[in-house]
Amino acid sequence: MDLSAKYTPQEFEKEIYKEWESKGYFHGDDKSSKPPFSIVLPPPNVTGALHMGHALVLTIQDSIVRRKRMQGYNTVWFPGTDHAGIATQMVVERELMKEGKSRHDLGREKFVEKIWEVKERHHGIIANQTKKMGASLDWERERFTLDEKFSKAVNTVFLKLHEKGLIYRGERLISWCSRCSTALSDLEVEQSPAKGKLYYMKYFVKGDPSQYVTVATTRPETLLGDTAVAVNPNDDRFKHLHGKKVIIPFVEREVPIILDEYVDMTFGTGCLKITPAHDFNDYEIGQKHKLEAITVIDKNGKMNNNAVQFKGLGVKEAREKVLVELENRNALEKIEDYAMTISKCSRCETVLEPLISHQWFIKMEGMAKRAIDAVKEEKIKFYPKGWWEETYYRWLENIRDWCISRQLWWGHRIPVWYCNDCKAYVVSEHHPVKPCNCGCPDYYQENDVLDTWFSAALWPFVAPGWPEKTDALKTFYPNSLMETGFDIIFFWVSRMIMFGLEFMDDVPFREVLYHAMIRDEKGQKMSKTRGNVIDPLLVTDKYGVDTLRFTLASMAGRARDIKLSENSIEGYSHFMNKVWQATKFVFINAQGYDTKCDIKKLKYPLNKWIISRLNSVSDVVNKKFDVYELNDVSESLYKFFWHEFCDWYIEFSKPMLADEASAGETKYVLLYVHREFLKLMHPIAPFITEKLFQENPLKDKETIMLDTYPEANEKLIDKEIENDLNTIQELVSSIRHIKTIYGINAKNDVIVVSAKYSKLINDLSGPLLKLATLKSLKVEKDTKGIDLAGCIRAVIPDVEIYLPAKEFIDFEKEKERLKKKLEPVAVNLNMTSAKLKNEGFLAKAGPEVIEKEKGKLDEFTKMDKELRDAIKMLESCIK
RNA sequence: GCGUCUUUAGCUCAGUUGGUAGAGCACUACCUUGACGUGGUAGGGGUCAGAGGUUCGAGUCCUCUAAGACGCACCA
Repeated sequence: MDLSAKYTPQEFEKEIYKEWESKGYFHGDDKSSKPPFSIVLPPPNVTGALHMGHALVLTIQDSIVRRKRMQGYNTVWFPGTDHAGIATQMVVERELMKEGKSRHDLGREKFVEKIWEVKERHHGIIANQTKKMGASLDWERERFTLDEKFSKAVNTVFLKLHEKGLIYRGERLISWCSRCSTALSDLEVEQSPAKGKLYYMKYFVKGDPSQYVTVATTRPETLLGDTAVAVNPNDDRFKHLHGKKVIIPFVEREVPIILDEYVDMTFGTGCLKITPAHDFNDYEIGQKHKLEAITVIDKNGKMNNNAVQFKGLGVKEAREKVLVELENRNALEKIEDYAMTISKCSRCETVLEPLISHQWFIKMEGMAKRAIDAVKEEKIKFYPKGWWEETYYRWLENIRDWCISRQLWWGHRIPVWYCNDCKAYVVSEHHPVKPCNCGCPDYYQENDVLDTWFSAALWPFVAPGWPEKTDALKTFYPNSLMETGFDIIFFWVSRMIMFGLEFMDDVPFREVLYHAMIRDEKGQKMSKTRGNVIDPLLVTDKYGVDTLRFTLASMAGRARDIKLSENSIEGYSHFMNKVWQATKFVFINAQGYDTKCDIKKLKYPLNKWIISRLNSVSDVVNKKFDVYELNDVSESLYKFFWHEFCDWYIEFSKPMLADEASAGETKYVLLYVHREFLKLMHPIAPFITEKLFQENPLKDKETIMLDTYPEANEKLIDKEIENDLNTIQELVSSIRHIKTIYGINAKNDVIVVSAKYSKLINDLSGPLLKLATLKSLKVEKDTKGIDLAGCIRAVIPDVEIYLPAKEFIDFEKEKERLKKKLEPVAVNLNMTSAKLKNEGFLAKAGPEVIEKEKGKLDEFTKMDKELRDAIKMLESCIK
């Protein structure tokens, strides 16, 4: 045995992981007959560094995976990284920008090459950080979304969806980020409140310059693209204008006044300018009324040819110029402040511009319906129970077609080829061999790449090998569990479900577990700009990986947020140290343990008690693990180890170790409980448990991670002895309490009166003397022969306690103390007896409840009487 | 605007099918106890956001109000 004085995790964590990995403990078997357990790691972005969110994911998933492995499942945890289209491209573009270059200076090929370099560089970092956290991932199966096989799968999916008619190319109004110069899906758009202005502009009626309509807009520059003015058909104010036309200034275009009930008569002026090319609602109205869509803003956010004299200006400058010109023409009525929301790119926060462009879409309705049914039919269960289902249904029920094309260079290039001549397209993985129908043999590939989430949605079946029919796929699909943040329920979870059902004809996973978001101690999102980031690597260097894991597990409750502070982490490091210190005690004292000891045939009640508690705790831990409530798992482990094993059992064991008769059995039990506890805690704190397990003479496997996870043995749970020991603990606490109040530090005498517990108390007199720091402990059947007036008293259920203390008893003080003790007892007594006299209660409460109340009544009555007697006696002494 | 959630000790949070409240941290007092001061022992601290209702009985179920968080939609 060679354990350092303190818990020093830095000394052994790295080595232990190396050992596990080199021995292949993380590897699952494709053809095992054991029940499978599989899960994919939500792939981190290749360029990302490990943050607390990752640490939480790794902790939760590794804990679940390790327990399953110990339970004998054929376990695989699939690792991988995601190419993360926009995010990664942005990182590299920023690097280039420092050199004053853009991606266009390099050209597509060179640029993509450069990203690969960056990817290789970062990949090692994130993989090492993941290993540092102890994650028992099956590294042999690691994948990257852009690797060859994955790309093959992506193309296959695209081809199949196209064959089924679910993929189409269309010219639509989409959200465009001019910074990233790409289209975005609805999900990548973030709304944020902004202060804007509402401009009231006059459009003059054609043929009658004395008449005009006033339209209100937040974006005057778009008037250049107006192709109608709409009013509500029921609006009397404008009835005289029905069928007339108005003239758009500058472009001098005549546009009709159209009627549409969409227009809110009560808002603004009741007149709505329609710009189909630059507003989603206007686009729809335009479609309905077959209006022309005139684009006036280009992909760089500049005014285009259709913007006459404003051509080439940025949107902002154009707006100012337009306003000046309007004023000159007396066409600007007024300007008001206005609170509005604007759409921003979720990646770079650039204000988005709705633009009409050619994009690729997937029809979602059919797939969404299947995805809804799968959850409704409980083919997938969501944890924790609650509001996730509703959110999921709502989104899928209102789903829109998914824009999957991105005008980026980093990603899966869409497997579509256009004829050089006639521009007809062919869907094909490689350059088509057959010439086009027009006779031209030459094609060029689509420039656009696919949305990152398109490939991400394939993880559950591509990770085990699809589209090949591998053994792994057979064994590990559907995955057992998907564990992820609720923020990507739409981006990822629902899409995996839709694609899984579409391509595997089965759900991708049986269960979904959502975890919370990590925030700082004030509840704010951690971000570099706020400077409130707690770096998991610094934390683990300082406190150890197990400490961080245990902290995160304790906080992984049902709440949506986890407020993390270094303070709380430090608290849990004390627990790890406690485990370390207690282990030292066990090992130092366990020399010469009884090697033939049988846990089922123990002699000593205290040993039976701790074994019973161990099994009770195993039961709770397993039940909580089954429903993924890791906070309860870690809380149970913490309480058991510290406040039962250390505070009571180890203290009890000291006199038992000193007694030759009980020493052998006690030493064995110490080692046994220690070993079983380590196994129970191993999934959450893998390193410290392995380190200490290796030193335990009772270790029965070469590694704790392949030992069996403890299950509760009902036969070893003894509720009676657990209750008895509760009383013993109360007895000790009561004596200590009195001694504290009276400042009695020395050993003293105590007499207890108890019919029920006299034998047990006699049996345990050794440990009791030690724990309560007593000189002697007498057990009597009644109070005859006790000088009651000279004693300080305490009462607990079924036990009366007397401390002879004639020389320093303070009757006044003692009376006050007992009165204070009496208060809650009397309140409880009144309440319970009132309850039991209440006819309504007797008639309607269940029989067990009534029995329980009767038991309480007895207990409170006795205690009440004892205390009142004692007080009376003190009063007589005072006189 | 629609929907979901939260509100319990100074702080962070538990509280199972309704039986008048728990933990950790923090706080106070005492303890150099041969595993551990990253410790031990004993304490103090809550009209469970507010109002009303159902019930014999409500932190727990229902309604409303207030504050906060999130999602969706609208935004001329």
